[in-house]
Amino acid sequence: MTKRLHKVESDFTARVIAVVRRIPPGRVATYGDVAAAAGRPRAWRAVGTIMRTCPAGGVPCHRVIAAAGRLGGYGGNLELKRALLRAEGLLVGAQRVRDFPARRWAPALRAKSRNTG
DNA sequence: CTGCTGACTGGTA
DNA sequence: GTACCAGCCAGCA
Repeated sequence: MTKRLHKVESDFTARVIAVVRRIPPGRVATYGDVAAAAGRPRAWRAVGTIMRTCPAGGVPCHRVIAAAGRLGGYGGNLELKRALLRAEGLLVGAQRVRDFPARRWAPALRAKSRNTG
């Protein structure tokens, strides 16, 4: 357990991917939430970098959006991101997701909370 | 190893 | 709601 210090970066990346994979369809999470769930609430900046490279396949990186329900980016295929989110039942506006607070998936809140439904 | 960039966030004006 | 500044972390040249 002492060498963890050397694997944090690698672990963090894997952790982020694991969290993103846990995001259920029809739900979305912000970079901050994913980073916090990964163990680095201040690493949302890195989360974006990880999403961009997407080292692992089968990762719904399109479910990861910016704060305030903004889409953020999708490597130049932002249009695709909107389509994917809308395909999952999300209401995506011109600049941000509709009813974002309700669609927001909170991995850290799942301790004792209950979602809206 | 050093420096810049980026799929970002929060606070203040 | 919009605009500007400062902070944080990982990837690439």
